[in-house]
Amino acid sequence: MDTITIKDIARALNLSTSTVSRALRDSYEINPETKRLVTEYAERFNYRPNSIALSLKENRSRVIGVIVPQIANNYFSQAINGIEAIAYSRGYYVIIFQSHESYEREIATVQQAVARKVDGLLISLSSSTSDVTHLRELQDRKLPIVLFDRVSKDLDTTFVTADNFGGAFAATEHLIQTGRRRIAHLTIPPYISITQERLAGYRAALEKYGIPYDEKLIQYTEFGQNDVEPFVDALLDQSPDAFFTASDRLAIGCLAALKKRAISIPETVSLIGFTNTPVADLLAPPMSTVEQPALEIGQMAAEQLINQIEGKQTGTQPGRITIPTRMIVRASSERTPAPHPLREQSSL
Amino acid sequence: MDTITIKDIARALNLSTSTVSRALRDSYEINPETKRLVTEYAERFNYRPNSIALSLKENRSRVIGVIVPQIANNYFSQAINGIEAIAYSRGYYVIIFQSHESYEREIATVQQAVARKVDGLLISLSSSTSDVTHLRELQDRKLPIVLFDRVSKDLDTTFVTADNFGGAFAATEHLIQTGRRRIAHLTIPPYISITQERLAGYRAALEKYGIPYDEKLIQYTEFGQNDVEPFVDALLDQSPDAFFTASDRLAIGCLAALKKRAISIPETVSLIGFTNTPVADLLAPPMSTVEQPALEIGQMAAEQLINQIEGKQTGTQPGRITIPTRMIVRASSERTPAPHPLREQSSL
DNA sequence: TTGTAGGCGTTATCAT
DNA sequence: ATGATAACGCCTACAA
Repeated sequence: MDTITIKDIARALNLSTSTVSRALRDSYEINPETKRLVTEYAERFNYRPNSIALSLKENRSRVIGVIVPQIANNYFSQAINGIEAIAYSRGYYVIIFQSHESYEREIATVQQAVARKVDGLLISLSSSTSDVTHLRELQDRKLPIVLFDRVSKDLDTTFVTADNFGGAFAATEHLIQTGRRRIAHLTIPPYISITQERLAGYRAALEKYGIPYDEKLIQYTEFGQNDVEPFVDALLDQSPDAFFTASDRLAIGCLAALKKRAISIPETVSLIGFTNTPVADLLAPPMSTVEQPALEIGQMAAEQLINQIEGKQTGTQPGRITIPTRMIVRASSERTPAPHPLREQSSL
Repeated sequence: MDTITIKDIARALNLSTSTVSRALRDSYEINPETKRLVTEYAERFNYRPNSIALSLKENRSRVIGVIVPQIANNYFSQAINGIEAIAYSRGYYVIIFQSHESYEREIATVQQAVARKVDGLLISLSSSTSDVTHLRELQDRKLPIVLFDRVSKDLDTTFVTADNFGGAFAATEHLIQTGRRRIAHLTIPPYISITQERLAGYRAALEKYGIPYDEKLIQYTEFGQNDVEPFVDALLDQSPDAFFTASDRLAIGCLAALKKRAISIPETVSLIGFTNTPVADLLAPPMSTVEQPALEIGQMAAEQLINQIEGKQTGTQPGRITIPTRMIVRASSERTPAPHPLREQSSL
């Protein structure tokens, strides 16, 4: 692509490159007339500083790398949206990488990001990542890293996550309060952080109401695999009276499976998912949801990372930042009044 | 971030930088022993060439810029997915920019992309862009540009779009063949290319079956504005017997509005949208859809752009590439047999 | 087989 | 007030 450089301007105006540079950078002591000449010429020929040369000189790229399991996903695309908003407002660009839920690809991708000279890394771990030494090494080499959503406690950085525990607790409690007691939980792979947090929230709610935890009511599915029917079948064998699913995809898959089996959803099942889709209103019955604050998570993560890059210590880091979730109740078929929670009972 | 350079290796091994460079690049005539030494050292200290320095030298960044109206959008995130797949496989990275449906931001964003030294640009125009001189200028300066989805005939490049005409035609024809005659069309802003193509497909189908075109059955909505209810109301005044909507968002909004008004959708309205969501099965009644080949459009666009960047003339360019759409019929309530198409009648 | 020098675009430092 | 020079990391003629 045809571009004009400082050199071109210098040649055209019979000046040295340093003078031109000074004129453009609005530096001290420069002849106003010279400056006018230079800026006018630059304007006219649409001069733009070569950011690559600048990066080389300043040893930084003003680019932050974002690594997500996949882009074409409601949650992550919203998070990226939040990341971009903050990044752009602070003068950074965003390069996006996908790990495709693969540990190997995550490693390769992180390498590429580093080779690309990103100033920092924003990562949501792939579902098959348990070992994070590839990230710890980079940290040791002083690369700023912030994790979001799918985090690992083995890494000593800032984490930004949704309040998965609280969200799952609220969802489960809502189901209990509308009279369900055998709440099936259809969830994602057990070895990622959010799964465990959500399970803990689910169990805590059961415990609060004195409902025994039955692990046969839990089914773990893989990502990428769209066929949730067998898992739903396995859960149906346990005669549940509600479903609590851990994602949009699972919620939709679950509803589809129930519909296919002509199980009268409105009467027997309340379904709550972590979701962002506005279609929840249109399903029959409407699906209550726990909304993931994807945008805010992205914004917060970006802000933390850029602070770290620019050496602004926020005081409390490295630490964990939790963004609240919001529950939207859409199910209308209440059954019995809520049983009195056992724990509160005994503490009163 | 701590990094090792060729210089460091040269110093450590008492060699010149050029020798090290040659050794690493597997260049001709080099002492095998020296080479071994260098590669081993590089391996051990995890040497990675500085891509910024390379970009400066080679005067190209191996980055392609993608400008979309918004990322957090099913369609565009899938398209980006396709773009990335191709780009990465051919050694390019992707920087994503959002125009937020604003002409001004699109211009600013294009400038940033250029300043960032992208090797080429992949653009889906903002809905408020009618003038494309900002792009034509760049083209004149030899920047490879490929448009996808939202294109403009005022620009002399490769376009990649879905078969909007064909998709709209198929949708409308399907509605006609299931007995509808007053088909409302709820669509997006009139001044973007895809709107016109879809409208043309709609009209062509009406014409084929001798149904008069009634412009009161057409309503244009803005992007970003989630409230489609007034538009649905305006259409309902025309007592339509079907809806053909131009996007997911409109389809969902339309269904929601109908539901709110307790209009018995299953009996009176078939709704067909351009969509990608798998929830269509779960709506009542299930919504037939014309699927947008977002992934393929992204892939094709990226391929075209990279060919252009690398100077591989594909022979036929600049031209228009159309990716077929696929219709999925989910509506089950057939009414009357299809009326015999007038045009075919007269031509037989 | 290896080293030297120059250049990609920019800016900071040190002359003049 | 302006110019010359060096440096960021890498590669490649050209020289040795």
